[in-house]
Amino acid sequence: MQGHSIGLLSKRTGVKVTTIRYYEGRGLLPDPGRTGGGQRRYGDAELDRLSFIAHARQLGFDLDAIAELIALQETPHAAHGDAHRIAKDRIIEIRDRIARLRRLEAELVRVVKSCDGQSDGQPCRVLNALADHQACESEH
Amino acid sequence: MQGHSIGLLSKRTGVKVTTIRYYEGRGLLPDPGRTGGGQRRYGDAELDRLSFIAHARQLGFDLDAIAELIALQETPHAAHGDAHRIAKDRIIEIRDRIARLRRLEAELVRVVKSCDGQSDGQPCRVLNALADHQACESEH
DNA sequence: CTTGAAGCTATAGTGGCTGTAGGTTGTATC
DNA sequence: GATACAACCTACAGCCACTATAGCTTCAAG
Repeated sequence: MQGHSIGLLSKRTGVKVTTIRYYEGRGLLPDPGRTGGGQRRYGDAELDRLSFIAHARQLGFDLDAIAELIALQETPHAAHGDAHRIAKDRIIEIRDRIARLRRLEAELVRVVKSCDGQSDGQPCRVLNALADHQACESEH
Repeated sequence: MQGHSIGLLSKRTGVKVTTIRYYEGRGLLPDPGRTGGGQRRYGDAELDRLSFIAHARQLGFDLDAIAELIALQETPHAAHGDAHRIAKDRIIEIRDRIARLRRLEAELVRVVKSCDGQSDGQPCRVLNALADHQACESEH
């Protein structure tokens, strides 16, 4: 039978076979056609959509956001504002995460330094520093 | 009966009651004493340990790493190297995450800009850009 | 002694998959 | 046409770190 098997889709997109079936269950991919024996066969449209999903996932969109983006693709009129909002929300989220991670990094570097050069007999200050939030210089 | 109730521990540490019980199930907290009626009663040692766990979680350590750090606290000899390794691993992980997030941010900013100022009649380039990984400037 | 907040256990759900078990189908080769 | 075997199928359990719910019991203050 013509059409791409699920394994071929997987190879083309880098998305695992089980994950493709999971996306179908989540409604991100339509029910594909089946062979007489019940195996899935896909066309190029499904391949494109799966590529879209895979790429959006790599950019960190969650499946709900991706579902929304797909819906926008289906109704191209006036999709600009919504698509931008979703993408901009994601940018804000990413910037937030970066800021928080930077604070954590600074704190941990400080913690590790606090103990460097200590002799083996004493209790480790890394452990003390972790026990004592008061000692932190920035909140996290 | 003397000792702190689970609710008091929760208030002191900011860790939810259900989460405290979950930590107990995971072996991060010992089985506490119980009242005649079966309610948990904690001493100061447990409060300290829970504070340690809470702080380490805020710093992004996973529960396995925390279990390891707790074990190091119990055997203070030669704990330096191990504690430092765990903390340094975490720093590396954080730096990695920051680097990846920065690439994502740059990519998304580019995607959003690619469509700014487009008229409403055309299909949105944000959606196109998401569909087409080839168009990306950095890998992610 | 009554009231009601706080405690208890057990179980299911979250997100985004991954892994397993146990069976069936498609295709290439003989 | 037979056979072998990779690839496919469904259904369900597990991952992490919790969170939520239901339905019950206990503690402590008034």
